[in-house]
Amino acid sequence: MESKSSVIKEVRKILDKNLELRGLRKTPERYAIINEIYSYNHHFDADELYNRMIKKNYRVSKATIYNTLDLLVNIDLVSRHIFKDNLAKYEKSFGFKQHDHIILDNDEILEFCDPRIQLIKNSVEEMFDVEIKDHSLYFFGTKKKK
Amino acid sequence: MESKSSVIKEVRKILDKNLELRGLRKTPERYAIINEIYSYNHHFDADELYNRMIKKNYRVSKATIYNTLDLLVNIDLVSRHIFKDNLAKYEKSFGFKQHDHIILDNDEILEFCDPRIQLIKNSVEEMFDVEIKDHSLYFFGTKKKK
DNA sequence: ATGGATGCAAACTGTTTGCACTACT
DNA sequence: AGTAGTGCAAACAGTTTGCATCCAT
Repeated sequence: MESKSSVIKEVRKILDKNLELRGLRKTPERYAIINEIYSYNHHFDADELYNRMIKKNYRVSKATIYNTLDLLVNIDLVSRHIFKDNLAKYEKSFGFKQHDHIILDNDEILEFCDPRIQLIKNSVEEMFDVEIKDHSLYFFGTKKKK
Repeated sequence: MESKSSVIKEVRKILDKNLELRGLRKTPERYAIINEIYSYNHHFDADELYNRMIKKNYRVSKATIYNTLDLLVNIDLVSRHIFKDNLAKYEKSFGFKQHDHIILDNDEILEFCDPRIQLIKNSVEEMFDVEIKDHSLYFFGTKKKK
C-alpha cells in the first residue's frame, strides 16, 4: 500500500510534467491547490475549496480556483461531477480506482464499481462506431429501512 | 404503432389524473406547455421552450415554465438531464423507451438502451441495501473517422 | 523584460423568489 | 369567495470575464 505522501509527490510530478509540456507556468497557487485537494477524501465544490484555503490564510482568488480546477480536470488529476442541479463537485482522481456514485435522498453519496459498465461501453462503441473516452453513471435511491 | 395525436391525448389524460390526485389546478398554461413539449422530438431547455411559446404568441412567464417543468418531471411525463455544466435539458418521456445518452464532442447526442444496466442496478441494490429509483448513464466520446 | 497568471470586482446566466393580480375550484 | 397559480421583475448562486498588477520564465 502506498503512503499518503508518496501519492501527493507523484501527483505533483504529474502536474509538473503537464505544465512543462503545455508551456504553462509553475505558479505556487497551482501546487497549493493540488496539495489541498489531495488532502481531502471524497467530494468538494469550488466554494468549499476556496473557503478552506482562505481559512488557512492562503491567499487565492475564486478565479484561480476555477482556472486551476479546469486545468486539473483536463489533465485528469481531478474529476468533476454534477450530482445536484447546477453545482459542480470535484474529487481527486489519481491513484484511486475509478468508480460510480449512488446518490441517496438524504444527500449521502455511496461509491461502487462494476465491471459490466465496460462491457456496455464496448457494445456502444461498436454499435455507433464511436470512441468512448469517459462515462458517468449515477443511481438515485433511498436506504432500505429494515 | 400509435399515432401522434393519441400519444398527446393519453398524456393529457395522465396530467389530468395527476392534477386531480394532487389537488392541483387545471390551468390552461399547464396543458399548453405539455402540448408544446410533446410536439418536440428530443431535447430542449427551459429558455427554448419559453421562446418558442412566446413566438407563437402564447403568453407564459419563465416562472410558470419552470414550475410546470418541475411538475411534469415529478409525474414522469418529462425527464430532465444535465448534459453540460449548469444547463438543464428536458425531453418528453411518456411512451418512449427509457434510454441513456452518448454525448459527442460536437454536441451531438446519441441514444441507446442496454439491459445490463438493470443487472448493475440489481447488484447495487443488494450490495448496499438500498432501493434504486432511477439512474443516469452518459458516455462521452467522439465519432470514429474511418 | 515580457506576457501568462493572478486578485478583485463586476458581469453573466440559468434558476428561484416575492408580490400583486388572476382565475380555477 | 378563497386561494393556488400566474406574470413580472428583482434576487440569487455559481461561474466567468475584464483589467490592472504581479511574478515565473
